Amino acid sequence: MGKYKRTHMCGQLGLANVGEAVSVTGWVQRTRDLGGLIFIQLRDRSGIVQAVVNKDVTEELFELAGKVRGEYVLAVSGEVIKRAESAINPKMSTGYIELAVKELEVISKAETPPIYIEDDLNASETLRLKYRYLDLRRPVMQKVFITRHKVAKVVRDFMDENGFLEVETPMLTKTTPEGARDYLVPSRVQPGNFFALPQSPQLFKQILMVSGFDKYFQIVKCFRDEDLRADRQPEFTQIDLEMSFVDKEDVMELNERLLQRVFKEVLDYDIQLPVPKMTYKEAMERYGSDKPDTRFGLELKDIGDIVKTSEFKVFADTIANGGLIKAINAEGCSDKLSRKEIDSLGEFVKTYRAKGLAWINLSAEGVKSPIAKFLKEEELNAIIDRVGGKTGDIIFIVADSPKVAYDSLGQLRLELARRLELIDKSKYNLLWVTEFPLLDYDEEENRYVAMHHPFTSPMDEDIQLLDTDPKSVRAKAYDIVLNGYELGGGSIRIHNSELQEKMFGLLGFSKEQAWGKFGFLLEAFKYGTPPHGGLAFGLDRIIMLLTGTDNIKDVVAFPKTQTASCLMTNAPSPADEKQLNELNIKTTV
RNA sequence: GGCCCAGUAGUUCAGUUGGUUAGAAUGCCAGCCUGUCACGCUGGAGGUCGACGGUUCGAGCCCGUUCUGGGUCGCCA
Repeated sequence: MGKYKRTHMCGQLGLANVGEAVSVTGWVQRTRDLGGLIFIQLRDRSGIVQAVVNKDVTEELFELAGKVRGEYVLAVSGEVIKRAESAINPKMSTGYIELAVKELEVISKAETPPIYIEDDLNASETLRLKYRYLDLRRPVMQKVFITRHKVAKVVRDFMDENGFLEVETPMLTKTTPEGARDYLVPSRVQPGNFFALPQSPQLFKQILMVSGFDKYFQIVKCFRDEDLRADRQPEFTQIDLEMSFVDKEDVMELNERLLQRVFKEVLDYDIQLPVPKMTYKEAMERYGSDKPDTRFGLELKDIGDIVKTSEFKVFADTIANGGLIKAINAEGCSDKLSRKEIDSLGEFVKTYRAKGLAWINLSAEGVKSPIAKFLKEEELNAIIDRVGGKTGDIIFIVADSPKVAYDSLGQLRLELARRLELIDKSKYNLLWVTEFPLLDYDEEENRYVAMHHPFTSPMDEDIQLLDTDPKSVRAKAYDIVLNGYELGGGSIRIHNSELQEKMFGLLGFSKEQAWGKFGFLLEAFKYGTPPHGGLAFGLDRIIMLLTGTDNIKDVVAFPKTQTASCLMTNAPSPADEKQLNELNIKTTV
């Protein structure tokens, strides 16, 4: 740095400093040259302060100040002076004072930046990502990463106070079957062999329980080579934890206290404990989602029993084929949604594979519905009665396979809430979703797959059903949901080898296959395994919720685009011939 | 892999039915200006209309392909 040692941060200066000689450093936000008087707004992480250069000080200083441009890095020394009454700017936190410059050093010049360093910029995301270092200078972005730092600190403090140890697990690990695609890393010293970057530290943390660490946590990067979304990055951060000698209530109790602490210290928001619990079954039936947003109503109602013998074939056939008929009553929407908008909602549910969206408009002029003519009057009345319909409401109905009916109406529920602005944005509704199914049937592979992962324990009262009715077995698994976002999930794991083998059997693995895939874990389990369970939070999603963005790129310092590339570094890029030869790799593109 | 949207000065955008020299705002450069804080005034520079191909007397505009970015479904145990 230059000859002037910094004494204060820009944003800290105020009336208390009036009369002091200070030195500040930072980037030039803006200059205003009035001819005989030059104002320079200087910005650092703490805020912006106005420096003023008067022609009367020295000619050299004034000439130098006139050459200063935006984003130059300066060191400025002078006296803090109180602004005249008429010159006060109440919009700036430092607007009651200014710095009368005595000395000025241009530490570094800057080219004209391609994006403005301002909070309300509307530059394209492409440019922001290419010039991420400039984008990150914006105060809103700096605030996000201050929040992110705070959350990580609160988590570490809390975990430490509760007896947890942070242990690092490897980034170069073994590729795991089932689950997402792995990012692979070639081994040079073992030609033809590959490491995988971890999708999660799952198996290592379970082994740490075998090792007697008792309570483990880690704030850790995880990698999944799947297609991106607005809320999904190929590398992301988990708050990962595991505990020994606990049942699911212990894990849930600890984690809701953790979240309570984070919300208190970061947002000064009070979360009431205990967090409400809802079974998976109830969540699906009432909200069509395993991560329901409970800040508003619009709940789903089942009308299958009313229309299962209906002459309307669409409904009767759906029930006969094991499907569901679900309805939402959009209260008071009759005069809020035009016919065109209703049709667009029909297109909307098709995104989720629904074949169609039936509706009954209970308008003031009478019942309008394309399906009314197929229904008997008592069927129509029973439907209206079931959903509590009254004049002015519109009832939306989907008849489809259970998955499609839940999915499409669950999403329609969210879409209606957005369009009708039913969501109270000041609320943070936490919810535990529990009793997830242990298994999910994969139609393509014609076998059961683990809904959570193969080491998730079934509920004690359902173990007997493993032989007779695997599909209805519930797991000791739990997700924590906030405003419709899955913040984290976990489970109690299997620590009994007979049960574990039965589980592998259900998943269609032979003993040999299971040992081939997970041998190191099964081997470890032979040497004394405590009952254990844990949970992992998506840190990025927590930060999104805390900072009020729905774009994960806003909470990651150097994020990837939809094609998983970094616009700043241009990664990924081709490797040169020498590197590939050393790794014994040939590419075919 | 499917569907949808966008790409024009440094930046954000406009650009009519396909028609002469592609505009605005802002930023940038220069000059003037001692209380600005979105400073003001005057002047100036700044364009491979994402790329390639086609239709046409003529394409920013129409057609095809492709690239890049965004959203989403599948996918993400």
